[in-house]
Amino acid sequence: MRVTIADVARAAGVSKTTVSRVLNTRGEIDATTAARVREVIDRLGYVPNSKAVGLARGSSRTVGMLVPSLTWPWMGEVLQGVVDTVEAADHGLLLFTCNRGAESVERFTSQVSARAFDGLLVIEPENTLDMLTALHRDGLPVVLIDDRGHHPAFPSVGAANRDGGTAAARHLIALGRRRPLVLTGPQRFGCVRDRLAGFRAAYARHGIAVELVEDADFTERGGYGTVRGLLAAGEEFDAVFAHNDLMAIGALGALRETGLDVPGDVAVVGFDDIPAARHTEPPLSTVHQPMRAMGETAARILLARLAGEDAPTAPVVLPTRLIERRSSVPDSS
Amino acid sequence: MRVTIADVARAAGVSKTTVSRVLNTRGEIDATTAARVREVIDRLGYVPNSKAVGLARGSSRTVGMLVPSLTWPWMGEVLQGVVDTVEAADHGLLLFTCNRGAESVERFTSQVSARAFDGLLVIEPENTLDMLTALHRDGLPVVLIDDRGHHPAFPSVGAANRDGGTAAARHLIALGRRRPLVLTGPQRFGCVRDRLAGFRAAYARHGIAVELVEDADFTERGGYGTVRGLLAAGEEFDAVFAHNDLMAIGALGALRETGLDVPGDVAVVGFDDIPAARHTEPPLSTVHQPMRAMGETAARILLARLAGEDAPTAPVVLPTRLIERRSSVPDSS
DNA sequence: CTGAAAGCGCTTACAG
DNA sequence: CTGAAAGCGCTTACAG
Repeated sequence: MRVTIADVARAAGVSKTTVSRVLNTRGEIDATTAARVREVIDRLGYVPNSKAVGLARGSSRTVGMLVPSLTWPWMGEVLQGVVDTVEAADHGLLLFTCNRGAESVERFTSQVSARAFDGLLVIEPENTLDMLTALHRDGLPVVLIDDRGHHPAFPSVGAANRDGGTAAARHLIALGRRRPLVLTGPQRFGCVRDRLAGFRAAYARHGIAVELVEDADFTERGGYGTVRGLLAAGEEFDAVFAHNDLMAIGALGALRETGLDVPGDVAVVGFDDIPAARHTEPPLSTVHQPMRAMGETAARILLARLAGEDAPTAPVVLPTRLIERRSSVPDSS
Repeated sequence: MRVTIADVARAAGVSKTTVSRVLNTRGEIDATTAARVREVIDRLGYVPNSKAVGLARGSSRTVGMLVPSLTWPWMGEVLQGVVDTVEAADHGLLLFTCNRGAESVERFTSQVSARAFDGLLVIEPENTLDMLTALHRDGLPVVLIDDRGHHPAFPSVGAANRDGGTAAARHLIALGRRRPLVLTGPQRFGCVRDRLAGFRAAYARHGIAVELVEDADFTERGGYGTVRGLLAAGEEFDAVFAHNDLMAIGALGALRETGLDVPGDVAVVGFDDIPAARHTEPPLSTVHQPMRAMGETAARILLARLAGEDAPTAPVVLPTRLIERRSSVPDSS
């Protein structure tokens, strides 16, 4: 049988109340009594039952995390940042995905009602913003990671998308590229609009209007197909700025097949800095998103909120930075 | 205020016992009573408090998952398989990593003592086998994923490593490669020994003794350095079989820098089939490990065990399969 | 400084 | 078929 607080109390010759007090360092306790109780706790290897504590206290020292998918290239980084932070604060992490329609959304919300966790970290699965807003309104602390531009009613942390677009543009301008192709993600995402705006503005400052902007879908196939199509149509450009690395990789493939040299004929810059970006040929220049730091920051905000502190009212924006590789700079690493 | 079972009982004009019975479809209940109670449950949006249920029942409908790292290339696949299966069975998943020394191991084991979850899925962090064995001995159901050859005292699911090695060898033999270099992982891993044994045996069947076997460390840098060193020393080989894709990618880099053609001069085959394998130049042939299926299978075994069924006594081994790409077959996809 | 008792929100013999 | 009561293992006023 598991050892309970009653066992400890009996063995130490005190009441459960007193054991609870030394456990939670609450109220004044005689130093010798406390020492004796602690000794018994160690000897018996007593650990309070988390469900009982949670039930009595009305909280669980557990945070939930909801993600659309676990197999996205940068998801592991975010998760690692979250788990490290949450574990360091001695909380548990309950992981949810709801990528199988209404049924799984329902399952998730019922976990919320079941009070399985005290707060939620979320990378927004599509079409769940209303649900999340409702949960937040009903009192669940929520922090959004990687806001894709919906400006929710709750705290969020994101990356400097506009700056990233600007950095990519400046880099290409410095390389003398005056006719860039932009491969965007879905325009309904705020991050996409921001990346494009930053890129455009930087070029505009040099008197260049960015004309070649193609909507794509964040997939490798999409990037490949779009670039293939443009080349076949005789379109000319000396650079590609893709709104994520997957599309950039697709572009790389299309350019290679067409016999164009990268970066000689066309320089390519992606966005994200996923692991595969280092392994393409040539390795891909890209705008690095600090995914792990975003996970850590979001977790810290949520934990602070659970501890009673105020959450930031404005979105927290973490800096992006350009990583130069051979797809734009021939003699880089 | 949250709605509790008492609220439902009151509104339905029955006892909490009866509400509990319809909730758990336990015992005989009058059909009209049951219908009335259900109607009230829906109307009030009642969901049982998971901590209270867990405390009363002594179980939590939650499984734990312990991993060494969340950023390994194939970790997302395993996790996705696990989460899908666990969620479908209406259980929660509590995620732990213990990659920060003794302190984090301790934190983890205390979660076990706190009865935070009913069973554990684990990809073994180094030097935790003793701890895991102890937990299992003390009654915690444990299923190991990707056993690296320790043959633990508890159920495990792995991949057909020996077959994978054999498949790689047969492929290279069919391509006429008679002097392969094997880049192994750490020999203390059973999977490494199995992959090597399968590879050797297949070559032996063709009268060829595999002589060039280099111990490496599963890192890209390790693969790169080893191949560089061998080439500089004038070593000759017409194929590389790397025990993971990261080392294969390193080998690809070393071969390219030396001016050797892949696969013309040297064919390269990796192991794992990580996402980046499709994006190297040339794309990497590799032995695919069914990571998602391994996660699903392990989760299914654990859930069955929690439901009272027997767990398999022998390790469950899932098939691997060779994926041919251009690093070994010039005109493949 | 310490303890008896009530309460957190459920489930489960036990009795009818 | 149904309910009163005890129990799961804690915490927390309240009283001393």
